[in-house]
Amino acid sequence: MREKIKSVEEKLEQADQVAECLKALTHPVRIRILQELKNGVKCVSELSERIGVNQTNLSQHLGLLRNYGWVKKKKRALYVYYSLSDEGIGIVLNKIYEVVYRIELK
Amino acid sequence: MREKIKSVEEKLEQADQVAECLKALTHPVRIRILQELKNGVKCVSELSERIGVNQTNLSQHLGLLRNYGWVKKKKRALYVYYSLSDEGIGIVLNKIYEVVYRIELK
DNA sequence: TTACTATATTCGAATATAATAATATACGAA
DNA sequence: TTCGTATATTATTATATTCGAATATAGTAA
Repeated sequence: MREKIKSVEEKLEQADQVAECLKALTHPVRIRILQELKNGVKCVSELSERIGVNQTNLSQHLGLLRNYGWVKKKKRALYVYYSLSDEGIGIVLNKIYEVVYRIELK
Repeated sequence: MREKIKSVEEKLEQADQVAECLKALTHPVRIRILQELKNGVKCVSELSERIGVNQTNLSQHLGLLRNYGWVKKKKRALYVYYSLSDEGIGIVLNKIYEVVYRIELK
């Protein structure tokens, strides 16, 4: 099957979607959230303690990650449990660290 | 060899470095630049035409990518040629697209 | 030297993002 | 019902990012 040939504008538009989605990653707290969730489901208060940020701020970051599709939540009684929305996310994160550390050393 | 156990603060700090570095990716023009460079070295005017942004703006984005270590440049006569600074960048980008498209569909 | 071309830098206005405080909601227990 | 706890939302203010216009620099050619 042949790939559709994209115009300059279409390519930029598509890049915009990717860039938007990546914005979710560019904050230390959100990186930490994903790292923690890589190791399994966690509720908000658990994350708050492990990451060291207050609940209000954490909730905002969680909301953003959810809007962009990186995490999903499940409410059970008083607690809200968050987890990665896709298996592949952990793998991408690892790849990203690998490259980022390498280019930071250069 | 045992990994050093990091404190909450140290983890956040390290996450901050990653987040900073990833900021370079969160702009459609910069995504496009990296896509183009994945296919080989290009000079500024070539990139400008392919991506569809003016020279001033492109130069700014290239400078940012270079500061963060994603690309390197080599001047030859009037032209400045840019290329990816690390082999792994193309691979990470592909992985990122894979996941981003999948989570956008959810 | 002057003229021309390719690229980079600087500055300001517009816009986006972040942190905190205050408030709201949702649920369980009593 | 009321109280207490977990989480979310909103408003405000501070800070960062973006773009384009103007200007600067660096190289080539005449």
